[in-house]
This record gives sequence, C-alpha cells and structure tokens, in this order.
Amino acid sequence: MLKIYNTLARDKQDFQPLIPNTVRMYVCGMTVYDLCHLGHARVMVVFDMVYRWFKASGYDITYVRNITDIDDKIIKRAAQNGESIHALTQRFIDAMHEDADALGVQRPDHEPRATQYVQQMLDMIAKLEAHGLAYQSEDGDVNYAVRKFEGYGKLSGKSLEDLRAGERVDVAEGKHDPLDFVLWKHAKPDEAAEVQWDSKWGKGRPGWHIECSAMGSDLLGERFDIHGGGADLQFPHHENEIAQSEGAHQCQYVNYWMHNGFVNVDKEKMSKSLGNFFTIREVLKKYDAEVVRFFILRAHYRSPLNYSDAHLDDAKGALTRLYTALKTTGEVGSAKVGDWNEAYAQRFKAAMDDDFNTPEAVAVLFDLANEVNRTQSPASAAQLKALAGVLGLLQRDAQVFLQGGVGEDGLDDAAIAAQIAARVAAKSAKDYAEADRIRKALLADGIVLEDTAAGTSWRRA
RNA sequence: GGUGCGUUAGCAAAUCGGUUAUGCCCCGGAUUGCAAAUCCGGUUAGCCCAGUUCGACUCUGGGACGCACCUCCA
Repeated sequence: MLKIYNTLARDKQDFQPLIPNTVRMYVCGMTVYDLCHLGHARVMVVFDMVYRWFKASGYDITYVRNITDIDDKIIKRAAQNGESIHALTQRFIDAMHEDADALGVQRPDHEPRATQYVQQMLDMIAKLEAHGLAYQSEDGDVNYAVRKFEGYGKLSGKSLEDLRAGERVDVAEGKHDPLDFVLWKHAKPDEAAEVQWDSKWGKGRPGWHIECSAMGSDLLGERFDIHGGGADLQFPHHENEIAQSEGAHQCQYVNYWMHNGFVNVDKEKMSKSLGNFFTIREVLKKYDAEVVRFFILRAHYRSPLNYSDAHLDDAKGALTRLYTALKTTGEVGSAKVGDWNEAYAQRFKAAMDDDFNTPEAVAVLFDLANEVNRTQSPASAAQLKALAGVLGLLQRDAQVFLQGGVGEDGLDDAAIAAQIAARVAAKSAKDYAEADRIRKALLADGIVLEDTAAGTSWRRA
C-alpha cells in the first residue's frame, strides 16, 4: 500500500485514488521568463520520479504540469528585451524542455499554458462572483474575498489573524481586506495588447493563482487526487487555489497535497531574489546530467538538499560505483522489473511505497550492486538496471558513462588506446617503470587505468 | 511576533523502541608486478536536559541552535 505525506493532513496517509487504479496529478510548473535553476530541476525530477513510480505500480496516471506564460515578471522582462511576450516565453519554454530532457524528466501528459485557458479562468471568476466570493474594486481589479471562504488557511495551517500579524506588504488600494488576492488585473494604459483580454469586468489579465485552479479542473476535473509543487507554494498559492476551486465548485479540490523541499546553498534557499542560484545548464557544464538527477533522488523529496560541488562530486563517485558493477557483467539490456517478489525488488518497492523514500531505494541499489560484484550474476545485474530504471537511472551503457566526460577537451579515445597499447608492450617486456610512467601520465590527464584478466580498461576520473 | 520543519558518525543521508542502513572518506586483509576496480573486515553517530520503559537515536516534556513560510518564488 502506497503511503503519501499529505501536507493537508500533516501526516503520511494511505493513498486511495478517487477512481480505482487511476491517478490524476497536477504540479505547479515554471513561470517562463528566465532559465530554470536547480530548484526547478528538483521539482521536475521529484515529480517525474513520482510519475514513474505510479506507472511502475500499474496505475493509469494523468500528469499535468502547467506553464505560466503571462505575469508581471514576464511582461517586465519582455519590455526590457524589446521582445514580444510570446517570443520570450517560447524561448524559455524551449530551454526548459532541453534542461528537463537532459535530466531524464519525462514530459507530463499535459503542459497547459495559462494564456490558452483565459476563458476557463473567466468562467471560474464569474462563478466565484456569483457565489459572493469575488468582487470588483473601484480600480477595476477583481479580488477574492478571503473572509467569505470558510477554511481559508487549512493547508498552510495559518489563521487569518496570524497572517495579519505578520503582514509586511503594503495593502493594495481597493481591497476589502488586506488578505484578499487578485483574480483579474485590469489593463493598464501602457500595456501591450498582447497582455489584454476582454472580460465582463473590462480588459485585463488573470491573476496568478486562478491559472492553476482553472487549468487543473479543466484537464483533471473539479476534484482530483494529487497536487504538488515546491514547499514555497504552500502559501499563498496553494491556499488560494483551494479557496478558488472549492469556492467555485463547492466540492473538495484535491485529496493529497505534496510539497518538495528546497535546494539550498550554504543552508539558504536557492532563489532568484537572493541571487544564489545556479541554472541547470550551468551545472550541466560541470556535471553529467545523470549525476545531477542521482544527486536529487538520493535525498528524500521533502528534505532540504544542500548544493555544493563537493556534494555533486560525492554523487558522481557513488553513481560510478553502480555503473562499475554493471560494466563488469557486460550489457544486460534494459528490461523492466519482471518479478516484484524478488528480495531486492521487494525492498525497493517497500521503500518507494513509503512516501517515495528514494534514499532507501537507492541504498537497495547499492546492496544489489554488491551482490552483482560478488556473484557476477547476469540476473542480478539485470535486476539492478531494471530497478534503477524505475528511477530513471542507470539506463546508459556503462562504458559510455564511465568514459564520458563533461565539457572535457582532454585525450581522445585513439590517443588513450595508443598509450594503453604502449603500456601493455612495456608490461610484457617487464618494464614496469615505463608501464607505471604511462599510467601516471594518463592519470594526470584524468584517465584511470584498470588492469583486469580481460585486459586493460579505462575510465575518466 | 505567528506558524511549520529540522538537528544522526569526517562529509552526505535513511530506517528503526532492543539486531550491519547506504555512498564517499579513513584503517587492516585478500587480489594485483605495483596500482585501480572488486571482495572481506574495521574505526567514526544520534544537539542539550528531564521523563516514560527491562531497554530510547527512535516515544513524551522542556531548552538551545538552524531553516522555511507569513511578499513574487519550485
């Protein structure tokens, strides 16, 4: 039985889908005004892992990850660049897909763009207005009347009074209550036609929170199973989504809320505003994408994940051990897990069923690698590759991983082969001094030699 | 100020009321011409205080420290 930590309940709960054997999952995606950083990588990889685990467990899952392609930052950035909104967002959507692909993140079933769902958003705002939960203020904005929605704060565990006490932001004109949030922003005179839509409240554009509510219900229904996103979205974004969706549809919105932890730098949250972020492509210049994926999955999704070169190096070494185990047994194919009752598979499954405990699942992989090294059993090697495949790991040819370099301009394969041949000759002539000299020279170039019964092989350090 | 989460060996990171986590590092042995890889074994834990218990890293209470949210944020 799969258990999921439900933020709404602050507890691990048995997962019961609304429709047997079917999962409907929505995850908040990116606002595309810039390149994705490692924090975004974590959301994508974590929920990709969740997506894969549901599939491996036999569920029919529909996964939606939205794209916010209209908001203040996008408008501002486009103006700065002298570029259209569409050109800007398309550029960063393409970049996001490249990054996601590199990290082995499967495409969600749907990637709705906010600009294509404005009508659904307007319909929803109309419903909220009809239910007395939304009002238009003098300035033209349509706001949500937070105090009219009973249960506001149930996800984040905040009471309206608490929120008020910590208020640190200037109250916008026209709101009945400082905590009310905007559903529809009236068009400003200097804004491009591209960011204006007609509505019964006048020209304008949607607020951020309404996007997800509208896209989620349109693609997955008024009530669905799982909603995920970064822990920072818990409040106010997800809290507001609940208020909107439950207010408009008069039924529960989501059964299980999942929130992933942050990527930290020096124990501080990596974020745009702090400026302490590393973009995915920046990191991929130094580290293999699979190492980055492994680095993310080796921590629990709810724990903080501290980023540093030392930790990436550590992850690389660990992943190398797994690939080394596969190398010695040769190519084993990429078959799916055949028997989930097999001992290692059982442990792996138990770990994954326990709120997606990937660190434990990875530990099983290492135990299995030890068995592979000990027994040289092709069946064990195949199992290792199959289980790792569930996490989107270890699917490349071992030799390719071990000999691959990232952004290296060192020795090419032919040069290495020539050096190895020269060393073999020296060895058979018992000229060990020369043999060791060659090995040392190669090591200085980042090439590690390993003599085996079958001959000398090499890998990059 | 309010709310929530966390504090595990040199580093990273899980589980668990009593039995080897796991990876990297380190030490010893096997193997090797020597290494590397691999195998076998070992060293290094549970922020502090009190309580519950036959027994607590694991439960309860208090404290310290750290982080996050309360503003856009994955």
